[in-house]
Amino acid sequence: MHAESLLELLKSRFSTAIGDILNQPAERVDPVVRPSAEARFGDYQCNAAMSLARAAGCKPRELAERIVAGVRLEDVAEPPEIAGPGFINVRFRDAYLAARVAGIPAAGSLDRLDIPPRARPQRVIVDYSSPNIAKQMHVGHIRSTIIGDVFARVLAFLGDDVIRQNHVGDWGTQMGMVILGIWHVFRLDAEERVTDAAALVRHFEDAAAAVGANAEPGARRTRLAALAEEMSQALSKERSGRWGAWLGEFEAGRTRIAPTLDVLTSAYRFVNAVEDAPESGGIGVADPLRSRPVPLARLSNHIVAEMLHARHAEELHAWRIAREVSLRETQHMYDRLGVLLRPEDVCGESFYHDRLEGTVAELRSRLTERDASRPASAPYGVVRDDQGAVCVFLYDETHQPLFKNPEGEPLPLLIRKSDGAFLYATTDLAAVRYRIEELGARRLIYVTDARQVQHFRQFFAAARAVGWACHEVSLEHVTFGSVMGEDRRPLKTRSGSTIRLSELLDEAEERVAAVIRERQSALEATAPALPEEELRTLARAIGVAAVKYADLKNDRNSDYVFSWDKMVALQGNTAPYLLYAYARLRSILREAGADAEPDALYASDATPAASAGAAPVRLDHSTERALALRLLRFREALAVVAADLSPHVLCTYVYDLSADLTQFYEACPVLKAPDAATRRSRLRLCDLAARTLRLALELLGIRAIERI
RNA sequence: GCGCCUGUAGCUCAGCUGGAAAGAGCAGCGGAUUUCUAAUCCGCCGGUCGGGGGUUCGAGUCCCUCCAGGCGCGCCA
Repeated sequence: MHAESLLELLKSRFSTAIGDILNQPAERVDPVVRPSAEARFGDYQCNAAMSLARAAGCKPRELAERIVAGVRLEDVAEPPEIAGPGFINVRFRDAYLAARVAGIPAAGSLDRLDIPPRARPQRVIVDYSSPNIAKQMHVGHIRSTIIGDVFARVLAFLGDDVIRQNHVGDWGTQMGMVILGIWHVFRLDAEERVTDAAALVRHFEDAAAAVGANAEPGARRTRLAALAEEMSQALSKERSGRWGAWLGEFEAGRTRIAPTLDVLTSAYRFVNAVEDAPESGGIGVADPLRSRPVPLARLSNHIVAEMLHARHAEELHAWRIAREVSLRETQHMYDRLGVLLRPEDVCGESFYHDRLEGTVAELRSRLTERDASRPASAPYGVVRDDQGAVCVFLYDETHQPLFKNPEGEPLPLLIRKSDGAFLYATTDLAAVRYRIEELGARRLIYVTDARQVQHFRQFFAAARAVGWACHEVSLEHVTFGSVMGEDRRPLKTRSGSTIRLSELLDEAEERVAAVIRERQSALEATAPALPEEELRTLARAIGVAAVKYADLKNDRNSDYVFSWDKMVALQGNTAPYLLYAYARLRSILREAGADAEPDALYASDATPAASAGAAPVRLDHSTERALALRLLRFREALAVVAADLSPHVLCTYVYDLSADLTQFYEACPVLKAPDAATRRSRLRLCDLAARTLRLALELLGIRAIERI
């Protein structure tokens, strides 16, 4: 039997009392119960008297007195005190807090800490991470991945039916470039027998430089013309079915050539450089399917078009290879980061490809001018063709455009380009429909950076206008700020390129290892040296935790300054400090041996001593009481995170809990407690604190460490 | 030009949706201590909450306005 949270309990008691006074049903009263700002104002305060005094027709202080007279709290709290203009301060009775803490059962196979699941669970989509898979994951992907994972964990813990969706960019122009890149990889393997991944990367870097902006124009033109000739020949072979054979060989040689994402990325960059070269528009590539040559600058677009129309299986086959290689590497990164995302959560752009045509048709038939001529009671949309593109224009109830361009004209949401291609708005609309109608989602959470806010507002409005998202469906765009370097510019390497996620984690581990070594040498006299192997393991775990925690601890909307020194620091609100607090608890519980086994610790409730009045938990010292109160308030933090989607609230909670713990240790010896009952009580507090800390960290996606 | 985000102690940030005398950490200064893991605890120093106006019994929080920084604004995602 789960008891209601302390906050819920007070809210309900005060609502009843105030409802009686105002002659209103209790459900309609906001009792304005808050945790007290300071300890001298009790544990919680009810601030309703001030705001309701006018309605009650009396002075705030007088209303406060009537509330205090009417509220029933004798069973849980000391008599409430009225202070200032009409604050009602409530302090729980120590015995009540002790009983509540003692009421939390031993950990089951699924440790819920007696926190009840939601009364009304929802099917929730969390759309997060969603990288473009043609490229290595870099720092730009880290926030969505880490923040979104917390939502998936917290909402699932609270009982929601969470469906993770990794909406990867696995379709479109960038994949055309990768396909061309694969073609080059293959060509080098087949014709020049370059099979070493590092050599391939070097080759593509050199080749990209040869056609880059710094190359001599004459040489560049010669080089590009030669490339166009090679590709013309290749396409002619491909169209006669020979490329398929090459791809077969390529696949067979994959273990030999190891087409890592590195290789694909460098090949992609090479293709990009070719298409961007100033001369590429004027140099053509012959494709037997076309009467006229395809400009080199548009070759990947052409390839994508072939892929889209599935006229040739080769492009699709190359696409599959590129996708598979990319996704495998992406999964490695998720595993290393310790996020929940799995291959089965991938549902990317390509998934929606054959729904796009229908999506546009449906929007066109349902958002017609006819609706625009009617009096509107809600925002609505109209699909119109404009400059050859299919556009959704969105208006509010008063027929004013919801979005405007810099010229002040209505800004449409484009769902089909003038060349017939679809856009990401089309995919997003197809996805929102799929998620609501086929996956049955009632809450859709999108975790992306704040720059996309207008796009989300537009396509949310379109989804509402067309009726795919009714008012019972919640569409939430969860934004976050940028990661800044210490120079206040977006985080980059010293040379100005983006930082790969793998490099970031490598460095985090290095920094943590250095901090541990330093600590070791400072303690050399007292602590045995840590074997190198263990140090690496420890550094790996703490390094990832440090990066994730640093990302989560700030309000997600503000840009945050990335600081190695701060995130790996042993003091302050950092992952190392929290992991240490947990390890220290585990150390005490280990020392206690059998006494701290769940059987012994929790069975004591049923012993004759317990029934004779020796309560299993006693809160004699103020730090014990503060710790107990903190433990009982874990649910409040979780509720805020679930409602506001703000992970930093949970971070603040674990930090406060850790701080309570150190103060508790300072004042209250556990193993050397003055008597057996106190020792057992304190061990129980330690066990509950360890379980709370472990669970809270887990919900933040951070694995606790048993010893440091 | 319009829209969104941000502005709180020297630095990095909280501030639970309008409540009491604005809080942490770091840095600085001073103390504690033969440690159940000192990766500790206690104290001190430090604030015109970007400026101004308004609403309110009450504003860091809501409204208006100005200032500073960041981002976005039609066929990229």
